[in-house]
Amino acid sequence: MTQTHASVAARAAEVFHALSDETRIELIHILRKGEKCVCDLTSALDAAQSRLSFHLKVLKDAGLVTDRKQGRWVHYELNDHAFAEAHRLLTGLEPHAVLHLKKAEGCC
Amino acid sequence: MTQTHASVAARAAEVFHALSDETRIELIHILRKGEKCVCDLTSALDAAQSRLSFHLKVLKDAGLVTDRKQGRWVHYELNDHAFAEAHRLLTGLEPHAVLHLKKAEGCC
DNA sequence: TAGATACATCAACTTTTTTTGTTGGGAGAC
DNA sequence: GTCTCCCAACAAAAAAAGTTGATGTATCTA
Repeated sequence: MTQTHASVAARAAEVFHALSDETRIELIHILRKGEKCVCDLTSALDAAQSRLSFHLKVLKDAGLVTDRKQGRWVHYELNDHAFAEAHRLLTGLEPHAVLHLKKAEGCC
Repeated sequence: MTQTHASVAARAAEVFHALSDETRIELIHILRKGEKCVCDLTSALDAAQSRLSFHLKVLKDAGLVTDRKQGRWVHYELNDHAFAEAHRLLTGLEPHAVLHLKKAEGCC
């Protein structure tokens, strides 16, 4: 499976765009503690349900969260893999000099 | 120097927003190889000068690049520190479970 | 069954971001 | 001095993102 440079750039733009809004950052911050249903999130952020539904969809489309339906509730949870991917995408943008430094240090 | 949760969230949103556009990702990709003047970038991306000037300003305002004027030319360069900061901001959003895992592995 | 709850989706609207073409300043060349 | 060249900054237009209130669909409860 080869990844074109363009597709990597598009994926990076998608992931970082999902992380580029304060409301979504807040959502992620709450979800760090573990799975939450939408009702928990709306009460925690004191935000309209349709607004959070929109932001949760952005996060989900980018792969940063997963959802699980249980009865009337939908639970959202952070996706570890996507955060690992985000780190890799970020590393792929770093100056070569930094990467050489990291290799020399035996890091990452 | 204390950083409020809100200010960290705002900074994260700013940095990731700067990384959320494909044109800016392309710019960063070119700059990985080292300092470039705007004219190099416009010819490399075949883009209007005013367009790149806009995107370079976004990157500069977010601290991801620095500029250096020399004669008629302005040279842009990636800022290592900002990329290190971006990694830290990203780590600050990760699920706690992942962090515990990393600590157990002695990583980062 | 009817009613209430949890959530997604939609359309209309507002706000922000991006693009495009133009203008102007500073620096070197002539 | 004038003439280019390199670039930032501006305004207007276009495009995208975000907000709001309303509606629809499951699911649970009484």
